[in-house]
Amino acid sequence: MIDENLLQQFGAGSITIKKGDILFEEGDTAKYFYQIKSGEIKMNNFNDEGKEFIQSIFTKGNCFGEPPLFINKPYPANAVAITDAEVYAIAKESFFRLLFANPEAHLSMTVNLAQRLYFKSVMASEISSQEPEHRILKLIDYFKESVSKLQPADKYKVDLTRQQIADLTGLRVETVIRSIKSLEKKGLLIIEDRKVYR
Amino acid sequence: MIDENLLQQFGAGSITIKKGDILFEEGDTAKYFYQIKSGEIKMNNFNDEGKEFIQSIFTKGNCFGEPPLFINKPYPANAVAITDAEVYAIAKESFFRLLFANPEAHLSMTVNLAQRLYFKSVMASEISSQEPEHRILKLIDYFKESVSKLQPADKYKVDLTRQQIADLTGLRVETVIRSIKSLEKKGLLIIEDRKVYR
DNA sequence: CATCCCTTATGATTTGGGTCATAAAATGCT
DNA sequence: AGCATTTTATGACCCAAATCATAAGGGATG
Repeated sequence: MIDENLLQQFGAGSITIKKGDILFEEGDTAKYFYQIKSGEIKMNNFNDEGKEFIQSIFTKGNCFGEPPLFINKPYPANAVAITDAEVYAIAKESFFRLLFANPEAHLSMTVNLAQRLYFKSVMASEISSQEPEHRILKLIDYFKESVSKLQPADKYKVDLTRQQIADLTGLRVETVIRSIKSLEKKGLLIIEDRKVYR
Repeated sequence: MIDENLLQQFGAGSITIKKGDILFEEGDTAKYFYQIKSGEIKMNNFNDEGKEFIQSIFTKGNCFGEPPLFINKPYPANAVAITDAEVYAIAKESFFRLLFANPEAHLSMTVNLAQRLYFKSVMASEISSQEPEHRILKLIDYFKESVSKLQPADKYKVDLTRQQIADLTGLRVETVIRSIKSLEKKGLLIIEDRKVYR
């Protein structure tokens, strides 16, 4: 989201993490601004029974974990590498200096937060009050449109496992598998060689 | 969130709405920045079966409905007055001029978005994967801490109806009533004269 | 103050998604 | 190639929350 040169100019370092590594944990104090250079990071929580909930999945170019920087609260979730990844990290103070010196960068941060709040709003109403099939479709459509920047007419290959869809929607794997089957029967998506297309 | 004088200086008008009035609807194009002068506004959705989901409740001093201004998307929810209310409204363009001319105002907007994103994150994981009692307690604690700015030791009177709690957590009134009863038995909150305290 | 509607309340019944068990196919690792 | 792990898959059963019904208390309004 923020120009790489600008990040480096303000002293950003680069961190290399392996698949499965934890960048920060729920409850930690936020000290750095992070932006992905390569790879994928997810933010998640585990409830009392150990069930995972994925807040979001971030890919190349995305920044994540900023809200706590602005409001002085601990992280509400963990950040875990889904694949090997490289991440820019810049100290909180430098980050704020960067924002004040670059109004456009600040605006793009604001736009980014607005974007994510928008997504959370849409998913919140889905998760709370819709049937599984509806939730799953909405999630897939969000990924198709906002993550992959595709048009409704394009054919989109869902790059999420059934388990990940379950963890993103708060459902169980079995329910996701059955719902996806049912959605295929209704012609709302296609399963080819176990892969889901929409 | 934004100084009233500043808003007026950039040409903000004032809108008077009555309890139950709709300020904007899901799908509408965002043209104004809104901030509450007095009264309460809720943002909500209705699912296919007509069940309400309350995204948030906003009170004096809060602004709301900005994300769509930044990302050029239609409103993801409706804005409805819970009580009679007065609201500042400032045209999108004037609002952006205000932000660029006042970096501190821009920062406070960013902080506000961060705050709301934080809340949505916490509630998302709650709603998706916890039992009713847990969800309700988390919501009450959020209102106590973030809306009323009280300390854990203070006695907080929950100013939400059982129905509102249901619509904020995605549960049914009956379930909320029964859960609150059960929470009282466990000593986690107090019911006095039908009012809930925590 | 009579009426209406909202809120709180409680019991009975239903049901959809969770849970458990089991397994085959695919993928990753050494 | 061989083994472990993950992913997809399906059937049987269960249970908590939704649904349905019904009602009493409280607040607002003309």
